Amino acid sequence: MGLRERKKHQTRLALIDAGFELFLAQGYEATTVDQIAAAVDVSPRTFFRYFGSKEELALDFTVEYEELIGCALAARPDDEPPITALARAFREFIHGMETNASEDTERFLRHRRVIDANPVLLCTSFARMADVEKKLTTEIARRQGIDPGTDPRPRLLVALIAAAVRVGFECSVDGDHYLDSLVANVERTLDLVEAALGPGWDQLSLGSSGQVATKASSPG
Amino acid sequence: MGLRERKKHQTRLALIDAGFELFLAQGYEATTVDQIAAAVDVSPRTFFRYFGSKEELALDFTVEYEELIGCALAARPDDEPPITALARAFREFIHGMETNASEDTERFLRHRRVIDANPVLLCTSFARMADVEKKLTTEIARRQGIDPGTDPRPRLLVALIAAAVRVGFECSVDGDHYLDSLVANVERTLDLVEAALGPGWDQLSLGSSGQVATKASSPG
DNA sequence: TTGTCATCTGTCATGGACTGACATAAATTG
DNA sequence: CAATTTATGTCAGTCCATGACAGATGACAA
Repeated sequence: MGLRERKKHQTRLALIDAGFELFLAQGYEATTVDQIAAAVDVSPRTFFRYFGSKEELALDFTVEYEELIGCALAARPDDEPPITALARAFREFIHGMETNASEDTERFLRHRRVIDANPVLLCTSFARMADVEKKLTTEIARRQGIDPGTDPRPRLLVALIAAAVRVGFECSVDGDHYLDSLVANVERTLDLVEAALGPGWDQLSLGSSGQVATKASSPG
Repeated sequence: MGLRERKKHQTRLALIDAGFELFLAQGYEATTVDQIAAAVDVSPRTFFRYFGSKEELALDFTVEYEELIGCALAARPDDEPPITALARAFREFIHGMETNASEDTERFLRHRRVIDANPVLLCTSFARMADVEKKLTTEIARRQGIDPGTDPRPRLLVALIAAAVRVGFECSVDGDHYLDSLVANVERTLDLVEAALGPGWDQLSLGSSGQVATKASSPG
């Protein structure tokens, strides 16, 4: 790796560090791109050559996390039931946060703190989750030999498990033991959804892809 | 209602109509606030006196919809099981779109088309859904006599049903029979989640709010 | 009708996010 | 070292959004 590339990488990290430091100190909105650029001693224009927007910097690490989840699912054995595979993939992802190098954990926590403090960032990270769900859906559908274009079941299953994880995140409040509480809460919501979904869903999955038996579907 | 108030209401609607017309014609991003203001013959500054942002105009109607869902749930009888109450509330909301005056339906469809075409708007409307979920959670928790602060089950249930509805929306593609396909798809995903969740969840709901029996929770 | 008051509106100035164009400085390569 | 590639800085400009102020307009009472 040449000097040029090293410098670029270095500048990129410096921008991220300066950005998060400022975000945590004075808030995301209150921090201007000019401030971040000044802290790293580059021109504001250069900032936008590294990150398409201020938001992109704030959400930079989510890209890694998104990939991790996909990999975690891909690593599950092919013959594992979809619910189990998904739930365990998410569990492993969450536990990965714990067992990582403490530097990564620090980064993760800073990241969460900044995002949680800002509705716009939070909303965008949700939107990204929708993309992740699409990828997971593809994988689940592949395992089941189902066409996700016509049969909504893989998509629905992924959405349900992801919703449980999200609730687990939401239940965790910032504090000294944030990571512990996060892990515990996600475990809990995943337990709940697995226990609740398990029997009924497995039954649905056995049927063909056609119309499902509607029960009590007439409202009012 | 005085002349002043009528004029205001009129200007507001004119801005909305002009805005959506331009959004549909040339896209949301490509449409500037100045253009919308010019189309209604008001100053750009005045635009921001009616809407806090361009986005607020684009998402204006969602406020109504959000309220409708809350009302639909509140209207369900108190002794109805939570899953049923939630599912039927959403069903009624969706069917309300069908039975509404055709003008409202037109507006709804335009609205959907603009939002679906823009990732940022789509993401923000999701984020708003999170707020709706909070309100629904409060209502469900009240019905069950549960404290939503310590017990994640009401929150989880709402998140699961809402996820099903969202998948129903996602499965529906724009076209001549968008509304029909939307209704059918949401019905379908709600059927699925009700059928899958029904037995298992009811069992969970019978237990006390304490730790749920974990099954197969050791990953790997 | 008239005069007062509240409110809506336009104009102006400003700041922050972001982009295109161009020139300069630096690294890479031969 | 020279030539090429690439990163960076500077500059100008657009768009979104907001505060301040003044003028226009509807509301209302005398």
